Amino acid sequence: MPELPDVEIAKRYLDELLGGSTITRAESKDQRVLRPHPPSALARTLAGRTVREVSRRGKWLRVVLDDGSRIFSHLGMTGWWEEREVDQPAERSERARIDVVSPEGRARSARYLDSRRFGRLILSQGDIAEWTALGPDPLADGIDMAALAAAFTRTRRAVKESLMDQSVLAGIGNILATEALWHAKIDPRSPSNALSRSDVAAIVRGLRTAIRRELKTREASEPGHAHDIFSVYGRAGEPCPRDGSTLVRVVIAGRTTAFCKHCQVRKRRAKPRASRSRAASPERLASR
DNA sequence: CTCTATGTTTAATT
DNA sequence: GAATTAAACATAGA
Repeated sequence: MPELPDVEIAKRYLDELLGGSTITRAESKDQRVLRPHPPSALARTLAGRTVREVSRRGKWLRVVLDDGSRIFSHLGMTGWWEEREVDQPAERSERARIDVVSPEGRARSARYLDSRRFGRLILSQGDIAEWTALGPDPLADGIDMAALAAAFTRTRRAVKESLMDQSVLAGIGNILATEALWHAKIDPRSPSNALSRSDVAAIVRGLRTAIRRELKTREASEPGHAHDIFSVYGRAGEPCPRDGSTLVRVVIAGRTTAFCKHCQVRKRRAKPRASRSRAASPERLASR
């Protein structure tokens, strides 16, 4: 269930569950989720440590321990953390568990569930490259319009692809990018470097709207069990909620995208020069 | 059986 | 080299 709002909910949930407590037991039998570490590394490094802080950047979760070491958790496509009774046996999708005891003596058990195992857990003494390379987080850092516009200027790839680039903005996935561009009334295939300042402003507003909306639906339900109502994501073939014309489906950067050809305008680069023709031509790469 | 899926990385192709 | 595409990963559900 992973995109920024989901991971934010997971962060709050994990913080409430683990924050300030001491790890009494940790284990995993899964070779894949803990790569590159052997499953035994979990128990070896975590037992006895106290959880100092749980934080999030983009789609990554970070649990900082009292000795400064960290557990990084990426939920992949189907990952989730959920509390279980300490004595409850592992279910089919459980890939790891971390048991703790609070300062008041309350014992609890956090289970990492992930049927597809695209998610991963990484143990490290310090921050890892996957974390430090992330761009600004829309919730924690806000969205810097000038910086976003500058990032768009540097590439002609589709604007939707730029939005999903975790080094441009951390936490935007296929759902948020699709929804935000619909709010902004911009065709997701538009070249990034064709967008004007006001287009970027519209996208920033669209992102805020989409993030806020998804966060709200999640806050109103049990962690990990929200029922989303999207405007256009997954709705190709259905009518556009804004103008009723049929939403179409295209693939951008390998990801399914739904949008309205009628109200989402395709931006184009300004025409190089007037007609003329023949010779000329090899450039238009003026932008470097 | 077929197709699709909220993510990321890596190989292949243009 | 840069940019674009496809495949791979593993599993569940329609």
